[in-house]
Amino acid sequence: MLDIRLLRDNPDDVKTRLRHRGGDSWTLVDPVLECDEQRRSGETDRQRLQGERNRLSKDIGGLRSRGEDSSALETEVRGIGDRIKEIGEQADAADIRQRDLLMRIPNLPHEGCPVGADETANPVVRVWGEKPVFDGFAPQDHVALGQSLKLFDFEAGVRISASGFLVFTGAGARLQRALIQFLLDLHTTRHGYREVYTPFIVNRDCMEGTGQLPKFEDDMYGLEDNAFFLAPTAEVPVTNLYRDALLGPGDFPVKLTAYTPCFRREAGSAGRESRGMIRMHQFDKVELVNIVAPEDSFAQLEILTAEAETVLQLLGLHYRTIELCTGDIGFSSAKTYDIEVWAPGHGGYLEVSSCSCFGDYQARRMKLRYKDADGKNRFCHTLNGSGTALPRLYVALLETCQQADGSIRLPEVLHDYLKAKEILPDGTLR
RNA sequence: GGAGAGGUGGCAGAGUGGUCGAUUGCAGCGGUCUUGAAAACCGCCAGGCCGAAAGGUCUCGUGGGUUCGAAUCCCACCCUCUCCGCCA
Repeated sequence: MLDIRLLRDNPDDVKTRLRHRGGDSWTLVDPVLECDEQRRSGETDRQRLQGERNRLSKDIGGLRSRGEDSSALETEVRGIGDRIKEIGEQADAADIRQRDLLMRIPNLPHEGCPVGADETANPVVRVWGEKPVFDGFAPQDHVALGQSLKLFDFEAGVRISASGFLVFTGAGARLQRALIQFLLDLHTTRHGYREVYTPFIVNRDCMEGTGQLPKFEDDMYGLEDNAFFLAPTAEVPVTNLYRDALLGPGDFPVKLTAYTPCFRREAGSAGRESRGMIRMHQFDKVELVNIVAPEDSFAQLEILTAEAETVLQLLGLHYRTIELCTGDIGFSSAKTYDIEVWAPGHGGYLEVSSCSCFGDYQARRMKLRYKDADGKNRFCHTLNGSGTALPRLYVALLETCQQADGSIRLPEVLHDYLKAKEILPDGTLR
């Protein structure tokens, strides 16, 4: 949520920056300011009347204690009470409408964010490694590899659930588990994260706090008449651990990591890059969440991104890091880097991590504050990044590590986790 | 699911219709003392909104209600704890 004072003081600047995102969110600025105007004038009137009522009520108390008649005053105060109610209802209605509109306005892109209309304008900021060369054979894609090695089963996923769900089997399931373990170990032991394990079902307050609601309700799996939702990302439960919190300056940086499944309807994604496990309704992810002081947040984004990149480096997977332009950045984000891993069989880069700094946008929505050195309460800044998403990491790993005979030579960092160095052509581990 | 108890400031914990936005303790901040620290003592210390400020106003789990006036009384809901039931 944006600071209403920002809109009051620089409405044109806010509109310009919202326009850079594309869409029509900038058209909400004027209606918000209208509500703000109504709210404040109603509030002023209400407060004046409340003051009057408070004074007269005290007088009544005085009269009564002296045994004098107070009925005339009581009638007057009753009338004031009625007007307070009437004016108050109008002010409250404006307040609710203002908040509702404000919750639908996305964050302002950071000043340094490249201006552009869509993903074609995203600059590449880093490239690590090179596309692997396959000697004497054409690399298979993960669907073919998974089938021949019996690592996962899409039809079983459909039978149990529906399209968009899959079952990992045998060595495939063990590889999945090994990757999760590897990722959590990396972030906890090497990057200083505290691991948390959260519920996968979250309430509306959480979804509003991190910015999935009210705008993206159709993309979420709702339960109990949409009072609860399956978490679309660990960002929601993990960041909301600190909803309504008041931190001290010594609490920073808060660094949390969590493994969770993620549930997304992917409404409107039909036909988009979705072969195999590239876009699922349920997928696993290890998430990184940071809570920091405002002055540190954008520097922290660089660190967070580097931590996510470490995953791919240790696995020996070629990737590139891009910065999202204003037209491609997420709703709550001020600045985002995407990490895209190379998938040789697929023949393209796949987004495995999105690392974002939200400024105080989420903190304001969820009342996440800290007491600064002067004892003043200020909103924290929040960040998160995938560290990383599992399915596409899995795809890139299989496709990069495949051998001419159809086996998979596992990266060294996984050997201990799997008690094996390769997946043989028959799907067994050795 | 049933019965009971309870939800008050960063934390703990008073307060049952009228200077209570709230006693007190701890933590925190400032100061005295000290070479320094500790201890002791003194002072400050909830948040939101309106306002240039002075100040005003709202908030005691949430939402309604009663009343001239509600942290305090009534109703509903949410949550926590204890006991019972059920259960991985």
